Amino acid sequence: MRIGQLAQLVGVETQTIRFYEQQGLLPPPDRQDNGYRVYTEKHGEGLAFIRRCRILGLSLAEIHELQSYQDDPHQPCTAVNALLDDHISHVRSQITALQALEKQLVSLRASCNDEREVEACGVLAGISEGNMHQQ
Amino acid sequence: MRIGQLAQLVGVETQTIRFYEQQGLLPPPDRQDNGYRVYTEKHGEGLAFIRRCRILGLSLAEIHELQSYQDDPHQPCTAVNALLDDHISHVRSQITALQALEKQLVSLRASCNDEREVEACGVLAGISEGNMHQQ
DNA sequence: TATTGACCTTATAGTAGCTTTATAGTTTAA
DNA sequence: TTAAACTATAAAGCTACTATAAGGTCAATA
Repeated sequence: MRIGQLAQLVGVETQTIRFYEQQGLLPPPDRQDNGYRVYTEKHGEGLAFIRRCRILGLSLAEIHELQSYQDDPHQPCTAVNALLDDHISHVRSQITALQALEKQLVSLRASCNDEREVEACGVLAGISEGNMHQQ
Repeated sequence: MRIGQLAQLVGVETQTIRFYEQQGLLPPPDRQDNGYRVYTEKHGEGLAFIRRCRILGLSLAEIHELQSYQDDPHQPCTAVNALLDDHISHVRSQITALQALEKQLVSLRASCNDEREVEACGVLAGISEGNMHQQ
């Protein structure tokens, strides 16, 4: 299987696959005589794992960490769970921050209708005067 | 006022001020004979505006756009409000996505306790098997 | 006077996670 | 045979800074 087929199979760009290889997330595959990369099913699974982690918002460093656990399957999985717990609390604090931000933006938006000149725009005035009740 | 004083006044790093100048967000200030930048109160206001926009999550490009409206104060402020509306809906969709993600992560986490080996870890198995009910 | 320290200058690189571009060699179908 | 589609590498671009390097300026101190 060549890189384009693998890319299509998993739904990523070929460059992304090379990028993961370069970052040490995918093992370097064998090469044909012409230098083309040849992938096995294992690579497909590895790549799919990476993509699912990315969809879950894990960083490449965190994925790397998970892979190192996979390479040593007889240790307790406490660390895996801890990584996920950390990530969950990270996501939660992002949500909280964004909700506070949304409130701020909505109240700023409420300070203007569309029927003014820029000079008198409530939104611009609000930002300029710093009427920004912090979180 | 020199760059260090301005930086302290507004609460940013000196490099950030030079960066904004380079990006065209702050007008280039006059220079002393020795080449040091000299800032006025106007610059302080401009920088504070930028920072407040950043705190609201606006991109430098969006800030640039707002500045162009400020430079032409007699047009209607519809575009300003539209920019903010776009930003609000962007923030909202981020929140929605993160909430869906949180759900997914929590259910994944629930599939394992800490008392297993990595080999049997429910979290890793969940990711590997792709039991990821998409949004 | 010499030097120390705090400040300023520019230019360059690093961060995350790719994407884009440039340049070039290879394979395959018409 | 020639063009399309694929592959390769290397390097730059994206965002919004932050950090580092190497050096010039200035005031106070020993």
